[in-house]
Amino acid sequence: MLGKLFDYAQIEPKIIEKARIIIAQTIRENVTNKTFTITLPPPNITGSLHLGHAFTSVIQDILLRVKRQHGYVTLGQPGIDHAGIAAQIVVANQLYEKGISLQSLGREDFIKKVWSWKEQSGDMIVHQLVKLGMSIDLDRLRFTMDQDASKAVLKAFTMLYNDGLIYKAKRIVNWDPILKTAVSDLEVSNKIEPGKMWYIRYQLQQDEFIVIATTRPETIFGDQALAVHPNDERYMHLVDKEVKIPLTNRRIHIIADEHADPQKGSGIFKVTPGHDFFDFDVGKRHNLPILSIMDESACLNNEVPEDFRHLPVAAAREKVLAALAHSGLLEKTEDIVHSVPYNDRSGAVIEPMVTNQWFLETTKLADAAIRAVEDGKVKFVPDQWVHTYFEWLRNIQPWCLSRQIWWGHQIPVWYAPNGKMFCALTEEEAIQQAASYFDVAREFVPKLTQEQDVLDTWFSSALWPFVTLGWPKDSEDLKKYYPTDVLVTGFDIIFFWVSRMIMFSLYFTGDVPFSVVYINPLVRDENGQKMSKSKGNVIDPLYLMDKYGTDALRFTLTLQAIPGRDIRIGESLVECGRNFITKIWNAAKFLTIKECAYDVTFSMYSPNIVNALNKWIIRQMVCFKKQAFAHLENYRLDLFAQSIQKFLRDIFCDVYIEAIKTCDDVETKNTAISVFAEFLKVAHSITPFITEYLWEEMYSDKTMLLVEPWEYSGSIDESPDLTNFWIDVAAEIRSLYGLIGITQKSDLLVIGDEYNGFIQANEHWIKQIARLNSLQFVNKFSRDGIRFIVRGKEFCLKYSEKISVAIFDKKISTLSKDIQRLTLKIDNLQYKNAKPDKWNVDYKFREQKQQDLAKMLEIRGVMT
RNA sequence: GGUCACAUAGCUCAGAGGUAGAGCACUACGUUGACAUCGUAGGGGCCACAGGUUCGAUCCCUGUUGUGACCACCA
Repeated sequence: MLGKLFDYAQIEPKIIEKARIIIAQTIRENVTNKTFTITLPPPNITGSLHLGHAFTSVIQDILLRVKRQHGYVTLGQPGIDHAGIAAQIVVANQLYEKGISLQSLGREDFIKKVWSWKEQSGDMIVHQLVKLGMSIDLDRLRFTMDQDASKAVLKAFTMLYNDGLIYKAKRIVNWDPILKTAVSDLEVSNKIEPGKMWYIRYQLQQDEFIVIATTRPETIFGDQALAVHPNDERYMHLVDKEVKIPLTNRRIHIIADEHADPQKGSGIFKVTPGHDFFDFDVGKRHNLPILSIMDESACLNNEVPEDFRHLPVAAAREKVLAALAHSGLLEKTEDIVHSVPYNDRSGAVIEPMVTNQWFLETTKLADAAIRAVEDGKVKFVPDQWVHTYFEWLRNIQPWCLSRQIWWGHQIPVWYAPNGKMFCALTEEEAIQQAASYFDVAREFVPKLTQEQDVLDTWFSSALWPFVTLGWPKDSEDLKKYYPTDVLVTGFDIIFFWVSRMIMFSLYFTGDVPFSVVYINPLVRDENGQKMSKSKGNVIDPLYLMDKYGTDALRFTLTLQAIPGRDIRIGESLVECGRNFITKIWNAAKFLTIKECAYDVTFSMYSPNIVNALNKWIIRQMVCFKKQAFAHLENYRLDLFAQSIQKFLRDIFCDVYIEAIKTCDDVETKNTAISVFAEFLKVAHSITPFITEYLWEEMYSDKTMLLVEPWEYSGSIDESPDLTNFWIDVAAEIRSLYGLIGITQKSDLLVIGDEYNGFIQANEHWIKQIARLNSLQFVNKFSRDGIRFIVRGKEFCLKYSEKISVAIFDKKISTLSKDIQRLTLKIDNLQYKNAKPDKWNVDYKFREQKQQDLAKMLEIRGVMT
């Protein structure tokens, strides 16, 4: 006997335990060669999972479960990410709160701290994944810095290096002065802020000045030229002349460069190659020296006049402006709105700085990645995202791989004292290389020092789909599961991750990493705000699971998996999901109360089913399964969930259960419980706990839904039948009850026809859903009662009181409108010629409506 | 500046070249052999605007307006 409500808190852990072994088995045992693989995006070890993670996870789990149910060897490859900078910040902040500085701790001890944090955060993440009902084998959990992954990363680096795609260069990069590391373009986000444009006078001759507009007056000390457009007639005479940099005695030349835009500012710009990306390029074109005027914390260095040394950018700016104003060199100040580059993770304002960094040459890799998608080897769902993907890859820049932090994969390059670099998998290998390079015995090789920089965390992520399967070894897993099938992720990491995985997979394995990229929508809060800790609108999935049950959360999320749009999730939505879980529970309770016992020998597809209602629900069920499967194939998980909800509520509960309350025959009981079994199989992938529990309670404690297939590939007879007709008649009767306000059961009068037999055989359930006392055959309706029409057939409800004509007026007016609309279509000759089939349907439809209308008018006439 | 979305019921959003849909909210009724975490019935829409294609457009195309996201630029 089932309790009042589904006790998820009690049952979920039991189901998890029961499923664990089977899940692992379906992966480990070679039952079939059909495989389905998803590499789960490894969450960062920066804390616990948020609702967005839960959302992605659930979508993946549904795809996995459905495939597993249908006999695939199903691998959801779990992992967690060391999250380079992000994790370093988290742990550094923890230490800072305890009053410990990184410097005092030292690199080695700091890394130990991060490892112990990794254990803590990793455990939390794993716990959450388990609680979410992820059908994955956690024994396969990988970490981007575990031994094998680390080896693979080094291998990948050396391969790219030996191929000449990785190089070290002094370039201008985005520098984070708080973390004191380079970051990639992608990690910089621009914020629109109010700011100022200052117009500064550069002295040309005694009384002649050139006015330059800038938002960065403190960088004038790094200026190496002023530039005008070569065709700008106003300034052609200035080219090659010299000006003096304000506040200094340094003189720079005026050059001509295409980059100058005569429309902008004064048409002349200052060239500061050390502190501006464009100026860096201009400087290169004109062989200008690069002058760095800042240190790694973005304080001015000894290259600037003494008064301004060691000041951070903001303070330096104030002081420079004051000095300029004082010497009359500040022409004017304008308020403007401009964008300022920030690093979201540290909150630092990014400084373009020239530093020594490792770069990956990406052009060729990108070309291959573009082609793979163009050729359809990788599909995006929804496919609009290919634009985003192409756009980025077609304008790709070299990837700055190096980070000046401690936590991460240390770059496998060793330096000899003379600066010669040896890229190798191990130090020993580097020494060997050095020995042969210097042509000395191993013991005479000068001391080598390893590169201190670590790799961008996305470097290891980009290798993830094949590293988790054993690469660089030619492993069995790689043969079996690679390329993987689907990647599920958010659009925000198409650049960071998706495109780089495709580039690296093509380079290292010669194949695409996956064939489908399912881009799931971004989860926002109820008001459409992005969830963030600072806004305080983050919903913890654990909280929701504890309060409403995991199935409720899973169902709610799936229902929202609408492609191509952000979704809003609030607690009230989860409440609705929970209500649906309760609905499943109550339907099951009804069947057990009715003592429907599962009979494995009963076949729903047997021609021996006699009861029309049973035939009807079986047909509905088959239809539902077909539809559900089609939605899955189109990656429309929202519609998949919707079809599950609709079938159970609108068809199984509202019609079938209501109708069979008066039927106690064996066939009906068998049908009811068998149809419900099919429902549970379909619903299982979204709501694994309640379905698995009900399966165990009502059907079998030996088998699990986890591996019960349900796809129906036979054909269905969709022709309308009398069951449907009578369900509609019942609905019409209920509607009349509602409109008139009848609360008692009444009697229905029917004029006998060739279908009397059907009515007699099905009277019990018709009476039930139409809330009738009796069904009586008559030859003619009397003047009393409520007469009504359903699809041409007239009925009469016994009713002695007078009813309002308004009820009929409304029906008459909608009928008339329908007829009008249909007539317009039918009279259209081109329509008749173009679509004769449809035209015929419309014609018959109108005929029906016209008959209904005529009868309705007649009834209305009788009534008044 | 470029790219991609989006504009449908009070709200959040589905939808298909030919009957406008759901959930929530709202109104009325209701403990009929599961279910008040419920049921039954009901009200509510020039499907942003303007053109075009079509026999027919809310749906396809173009433009306009508005909203959002991303990329780039920012002397």
